Amino acid sequence: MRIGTLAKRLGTTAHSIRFYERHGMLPMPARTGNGYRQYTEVDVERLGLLIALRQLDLSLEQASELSGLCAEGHCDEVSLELRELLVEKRGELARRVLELRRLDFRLAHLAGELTDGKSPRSVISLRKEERS
Amino acid sequence: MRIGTLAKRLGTTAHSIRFYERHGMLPMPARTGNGYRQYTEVDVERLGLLIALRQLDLSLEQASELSGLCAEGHCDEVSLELRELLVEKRGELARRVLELRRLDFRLAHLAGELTDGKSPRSVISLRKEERS
DNA sequence: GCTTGACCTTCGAGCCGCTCTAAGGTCTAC
DNA sequence: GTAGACCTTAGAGCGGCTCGAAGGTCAAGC
Repeated sequence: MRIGTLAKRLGTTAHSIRFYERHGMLPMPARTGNGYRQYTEVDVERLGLLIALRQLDLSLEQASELSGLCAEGHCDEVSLELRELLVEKRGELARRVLELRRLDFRLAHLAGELTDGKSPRSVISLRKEERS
Repeated sequence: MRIGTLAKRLGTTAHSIRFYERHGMLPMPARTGNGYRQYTEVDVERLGLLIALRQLDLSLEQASELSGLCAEGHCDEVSLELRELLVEKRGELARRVLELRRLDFRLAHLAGELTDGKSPRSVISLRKEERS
């Protein structure tokens, strides 16, 4: 199948697929006589896994590495590594949620203070960096 | 004062200040004879507000617009507009938290399924886009 | 045989908000 | 006269696409 079909089947775009290929995250596919990229079901599987992993919020690098490994028959290792990544990721998500909630708290407070025509600068203070 | 001092006072970097200037988000400051940028307390106020607004997760464009307005004496309008922006922003934060929680739920579920050596692709499904 | 329209190609810029490097100039203190 | 801290500009790089320009290829319909 050609790139547009592959894109449609996996809910992505031809642009993105070429982007992945250019950055070495997908193998270079065969070409037909006129230079069009030609894909097989194997490619569908590999790109499908890559996209699914991306949707889990893994980085493109992680996703492409794991999907590559799996395509080369090391799916078992991938499962193991993915389990670890998921644990890490959940920790990260928890931290992000906490941050967003703190910001929300601050915004709510601020909206109250702003009501009576004070200058913004007097109301909004600069945070000194609060690192993890 | 010079750019390094300004940066330190506001907890940012000279690089970032030049970046803001290049992109028209800060006025071009006076220069000393040797070409060094020269800043005043007015600049401290303006950049301080810009940074504070950024820390509220406003876009750089919004932050620079509001800090510019305020520096030109329209702080009252800024307060009004900011209040509206904060409401919007809180809605956005709520949506983001919800998304993160949904993802977390998915990861937790997935980690369970992955335990017994199944192929990742059989466990992880592709989400069809779930738009706002 | 000509046109239309859908597909494909490559190359390269643009998005956001910085962050950093390279390659140099300038100033102060010793 | 030199070390070290500061400053200057121009430009690349990050992640992860997204889009546009400018053109080639193909099948269907007239």
